[in-house]
Amino acid sequence: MARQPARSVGGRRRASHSMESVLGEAVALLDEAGAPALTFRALAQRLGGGVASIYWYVANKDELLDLATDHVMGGVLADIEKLPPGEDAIDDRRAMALTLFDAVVRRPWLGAYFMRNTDVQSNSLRIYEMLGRQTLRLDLSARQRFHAVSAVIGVVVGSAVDMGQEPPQEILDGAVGRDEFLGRFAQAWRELAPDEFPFVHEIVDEFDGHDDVDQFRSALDLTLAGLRLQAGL
Amino acid sequence: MARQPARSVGGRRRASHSMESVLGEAVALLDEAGAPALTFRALAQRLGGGVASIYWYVANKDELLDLATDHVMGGVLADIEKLPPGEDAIDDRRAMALTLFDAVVRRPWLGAYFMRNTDVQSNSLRIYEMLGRQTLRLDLSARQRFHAVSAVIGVVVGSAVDMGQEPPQEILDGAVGRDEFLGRFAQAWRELAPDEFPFVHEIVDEFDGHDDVDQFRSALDLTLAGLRLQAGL
DNA sequence: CGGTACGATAGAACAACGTTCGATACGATG
DNA sequence: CATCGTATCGAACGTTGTTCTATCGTACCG
Repeated sequence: MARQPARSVGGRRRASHSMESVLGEAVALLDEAGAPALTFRALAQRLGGGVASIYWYVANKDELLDLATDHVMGGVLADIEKLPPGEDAIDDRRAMALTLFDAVVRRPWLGAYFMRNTDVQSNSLRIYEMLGRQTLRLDLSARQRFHAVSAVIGVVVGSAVDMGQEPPQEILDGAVGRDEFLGRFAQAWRELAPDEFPFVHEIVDEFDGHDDVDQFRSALDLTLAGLRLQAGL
Repeated sequence: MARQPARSVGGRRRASHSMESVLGEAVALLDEAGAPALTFRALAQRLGGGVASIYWYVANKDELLDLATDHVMGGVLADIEKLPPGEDAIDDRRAMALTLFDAVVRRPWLGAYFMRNTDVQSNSLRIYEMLGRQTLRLDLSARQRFHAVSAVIGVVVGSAVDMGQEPPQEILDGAVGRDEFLGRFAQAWRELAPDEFPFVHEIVDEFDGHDDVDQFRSALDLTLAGLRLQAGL
């Protein structure tokens, strides 16, 4: 696997890829300009080859996305495994979830594809296992354990999807910063009728300029507090 | 608005639409065959008109999705407003979230578009307001209130996305039931090495044939239990 | 050494999609 | 009756995922 034949010297070069390079360039494209930037033609150009060649490595675009996702999840899994085990199972889960979320925040496109197909995404399944293994240290039923992990994944994915939606593109160009983008929304909210939207007015200042990681950590801690209660700790 | 001009009798009929009918047929298309089934051409055919006519009502496909989402969210909002107010603010939030989730489970495509653009999705904003208003009855800081609502929305969206991913299509055709689909995954999990995946083996029986709503309710209750703790109840 | 099988690459074509353009019909207004 | 804004539509454009078919290069085998 991953054999690298010598390129022919004369005439038109024939590109020679490898699973590693295909996935690597795919991830690079996704990182640089988001999901819509990953097209077979753009990817082929980066690889210096033809469009159809990519189909030798992946069956279709869905599989490409799944494999690219799993590719970066390999790194995340390594980070999670590096985490020092502590005394408290729930604190360990918290650290894992934060590591996972950190990766998703850095790569907003991950949110949509993560955990979609554990058949192909074997690293995602391993992360699922790592998250769940901590619950074995708690006094819970199997069903409660199952739900506990689903809940944490739900919080990660939910927050990620909420935050990962592309600002119409202007923020990616750098033409307008994230703060300004948030401020615009906040301003629109401030102009709503106060008697019709008392809650929106209550929290608009918190929304304006808020930190995504703070928001996620709060949601996660609520879930973990509930779990701690359930485990009788 | 929504004027209905008479159709010409002779020659080729000219279709006459309305915002209501466009959104209605769009939702019907989404319900029947999922997000990929909603194309401008399919929609035009259902409306008995031309493709370009739709662009008189919506600027582009994103706006069509947003408006279609908000269209059904109108119904959800009505359901939520019909909910009888109880004594406990958190119980009321729970009922609202369940109503919301119920709608998303019935329409899996909702998960991906819900709450994407509160500019266009005014009903979604109103649901956000309704969910948040309950927190005003609790002893919390503005930031805590903000995070409390984000957390609940995160749980809803996270669970919805997790459950909303299309089974390769065979389940939509009805060729293979949901139980069998789950069972296939469960079987693959059972064949994993038990020492490498102890947690997966622990919960595979729970996963097999599990109920989505149960799973969501558990996640929601964990979050709400945490919130109750935070509010000092 | 020549032939053959197979791993790997690639150009061209296809169907489907979102979107735009220009023309055209229709009712109301003057 | 002319005019204007509303509403409609067929045809075309560019881009996308995907398939077809032909080819190259290397390893193997008689």
